[in-house]
Amino acid sequence: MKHLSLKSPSLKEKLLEHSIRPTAQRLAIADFVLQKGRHSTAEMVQEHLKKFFPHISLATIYNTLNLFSKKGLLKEYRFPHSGHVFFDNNTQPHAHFLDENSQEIYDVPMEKVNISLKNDSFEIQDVEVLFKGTLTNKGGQSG
Amino acid sequence: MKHLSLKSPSLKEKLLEHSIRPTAQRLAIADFVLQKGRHSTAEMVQEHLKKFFPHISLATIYNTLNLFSKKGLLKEYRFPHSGHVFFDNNTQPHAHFLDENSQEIYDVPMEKVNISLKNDSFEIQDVEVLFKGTLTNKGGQSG
DNA sequence: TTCTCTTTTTAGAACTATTCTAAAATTAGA
DNA sequence: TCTAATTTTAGAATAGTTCTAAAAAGAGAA
Ligand SMILES: [Mn+2]
Ligand SMILES: [Mn+2]
Ligand SMILES: [Zn+2]
Ligand SMILES: [Zn+2]
Repeated sequence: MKHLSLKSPSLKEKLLEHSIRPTAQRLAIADFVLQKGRHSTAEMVQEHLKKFFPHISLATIYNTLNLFSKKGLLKEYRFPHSGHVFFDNNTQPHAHFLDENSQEIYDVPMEKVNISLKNDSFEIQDVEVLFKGTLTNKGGQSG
Repeated sequence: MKHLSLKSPSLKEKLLEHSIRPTAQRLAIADFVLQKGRHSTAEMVQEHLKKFFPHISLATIYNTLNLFSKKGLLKEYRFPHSGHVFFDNNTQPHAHFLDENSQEIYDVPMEKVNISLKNDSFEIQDVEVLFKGTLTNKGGQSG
């Protein structure tokens, strides 16, 4: 059984693999957005980080989230219920479900979604699918 | 063959049917967003209206677009490529196609889209589908 | 018509989310 | 160490939208 402190080095290595200097701020943001959060906004990052970096600048948070997106560690989404940009650590193609009660976003793997388009005038490169509704009693998240 | 000036009365009647007082500003906005434009932003409305109402307030434009949405004449959308809210005069369920060259939004009727979800934990009330890509040479719009 | 009350419009302030700026701090590495 | 490049920061700036409160317009009663 491996020691838990291995987690931290591997995060640093992940940043280095993507040519991102692993500064203290970036590691703290990465720990949250890549490992804890799934669909994080800058505000959520700031809220979570305030116990570790009470003076971190919002500019740093945005710089870092945008850098991670450019490097392929995150993917940006805008959802219809909020003006915030969401940064998704799932960079694979997948759909989303928005629970209209909690406003929570859940991942829906593409294997569970069947979508096709009868079409002759568009060349499709990407599809974004958002299901909206409510969680049933089971209420599980998948992804 | 009916006289063309019938178009204007019918717009006024449409507003009245939805309990919206047909003021001059609202009629001008309605003429654009309900008849000319398909996916209009406040900015597009302002740009189009400036020859008729060079001093119309942005507050009036937003008030009116939001009122029309509340009354069911328009439906609000946010798309991933822009921070603007788009007001769609097609209030029926349908999908969208975003041309990544022109940033233009096209309607895709649901009859052309086949979508289903293998799922046991969500109760789906609505689905938003956005196809992204480029127009082929034919490049027709449908809706 | 005029009076009165309500609704609508307006200019500009305020607000929210994000980006920019330029100076200070940190870092890498010669 | 020294130096140059990178990163972080606070605060200003920007973009899109909503709010405020006063002026204008409209509807209906008298
Ligand atoms: Mn917020
Ligand atoms: Mn704009
Ligand atoms: Zn996701
Ligand atoms: Zn549409």
